[in-house]
Amino acid sequence: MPKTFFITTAIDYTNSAPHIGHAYEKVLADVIARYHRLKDDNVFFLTGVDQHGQKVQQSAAKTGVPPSEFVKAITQKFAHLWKKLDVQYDEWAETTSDRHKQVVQGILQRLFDAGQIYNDKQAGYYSIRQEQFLTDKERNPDGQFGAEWGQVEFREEENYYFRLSQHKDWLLSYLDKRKDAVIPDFRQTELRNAVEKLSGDLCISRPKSRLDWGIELPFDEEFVTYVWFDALTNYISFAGYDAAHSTLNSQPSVFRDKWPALQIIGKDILVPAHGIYWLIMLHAIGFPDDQMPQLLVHGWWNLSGAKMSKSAGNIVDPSVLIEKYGSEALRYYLMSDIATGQDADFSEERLIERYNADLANSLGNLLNRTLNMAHRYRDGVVTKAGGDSPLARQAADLVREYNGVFGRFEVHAAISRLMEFTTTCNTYIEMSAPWKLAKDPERSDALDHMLFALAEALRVIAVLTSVILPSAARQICYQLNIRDEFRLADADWGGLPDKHHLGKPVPLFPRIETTEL
RNA sequence: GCCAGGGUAGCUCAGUGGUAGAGCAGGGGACUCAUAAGCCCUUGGUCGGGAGUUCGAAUCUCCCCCCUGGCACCA
Repeated sequence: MPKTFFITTAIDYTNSAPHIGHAYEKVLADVIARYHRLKDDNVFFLTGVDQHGQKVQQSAAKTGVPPSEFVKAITQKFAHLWKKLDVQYDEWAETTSDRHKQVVQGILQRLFDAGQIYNDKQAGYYSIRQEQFLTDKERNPDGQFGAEWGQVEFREEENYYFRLSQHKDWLLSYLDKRKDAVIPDFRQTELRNAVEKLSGDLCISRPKSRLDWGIELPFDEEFVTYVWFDALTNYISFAGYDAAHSTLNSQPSVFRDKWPALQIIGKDILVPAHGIYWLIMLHAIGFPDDQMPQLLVHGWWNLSGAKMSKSAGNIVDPSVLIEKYGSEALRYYLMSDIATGQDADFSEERLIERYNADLANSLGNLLNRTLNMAHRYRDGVVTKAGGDSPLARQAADLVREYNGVFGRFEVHAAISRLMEFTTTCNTYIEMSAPWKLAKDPERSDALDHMLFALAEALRVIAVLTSVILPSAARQICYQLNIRDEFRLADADWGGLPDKHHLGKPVPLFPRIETTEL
């Protein structure tokens, strides 16, 4: 049985509504997942939501509903957005589900039995108003805690800790051994530097008196587990991992067939969450080095250079953009205007610019003018004539380069290759001047030859575009009057049958008119 | 303060030793199948600043400035 391509995204926190950064990550994962489906791989794409924790508990309390209801509403917003964006996942992770809870508790119990989790007391300053311990970061320059914290008292609290530092040397050696543990490579350097400075263990619990919206520790009912073992475990709990088996080999085949995963995360949660805590957790529960997940770290969309944040009031709501421009326009912009791993500036004007230039004027118009000419000159029937088309070679190059850049997750580069090919086709039309050929009966073959090649080129474009713009690709197929099932093998030149009858042209990407923004 | 990324044409970016590039925007042209789209040509940059290595530096070295992220310090 062939290995499954397993891809995950970070699970989103159900404390507030999704923004453009959430959408970017999921679309990126979706595009990579679709590329693997195109290659006929088995694909298991896991995404979901993180529903526990203090902020959820607080937000729920503020709106006067139980946490379970509060998260249900926000969860729906996320799920609804993914549907609108055509994000096609295979499994949906919700951390309040029973199967997840079982795995989390099973892992905690095993680590506790193995002495990897221990109980300890810690003392510090505690803000009663904010319900949290304060660190030195919260102090004012004069060393005092500001008035925003209300009454601050010295408190002692018992908690459970995971022996993180015990695995530091292992993590260093793992990172030295595996050069592509993290992509891009400069992120791996960043992680390596951070690990070297690692000291101390990881607090993994909260007493229920402070936080009860979480998963109870199996060995102490006075506590729930805090963040890490809850959220990070989703990557295996929803893939069929069984906590009762301590070695990977004894795991059920549903899990073994999938793992390890390619995990897509934002640069903000590489250090320490995924790069340190998660890798060490996996190591501690018995995952061998060659079964560690690969971390693909993406950058952020900034707004005029500034970080997007709720407090700055500059959140971009993806739902609004979808309503204004459509899902495909947003997908295209998010995939084309940022280099994987880098940051980019988000701009609605730029979205419109790229949509009009690439999709409407270049690709959409190529389809439209090709079909129009085929109907005008040949009643919609394209006929094989003459020898090889110059486009055939170009298309083969395109497919090769497309596969190359996708192997490196450079979706933006794949798009720019596609656009280059589209321009090649448009140039080819200008050079061949079919409107002149049509007036000369002696050059009838030349006209057939080029119309057929253009239709074939569009068929190839549809196949390759399908991972980025699934709906548009289907519409191209519909207009070409061919099957809208996509496989990479179909991107080879020569799939269009002789005497094929093309469908009617309908503008695929109507231009976005920019009277005023 | 430490680590990392970035500072290249109006905008978004590519380019890691050999005469400054792409897309978009701007300007001009020929055409007309097409979503007033497409195609061709073209304006435009002291490559953040300074010093150095070199026959030659956007590219290597050093210093400095600015932006971004992480970590630390600041009690």
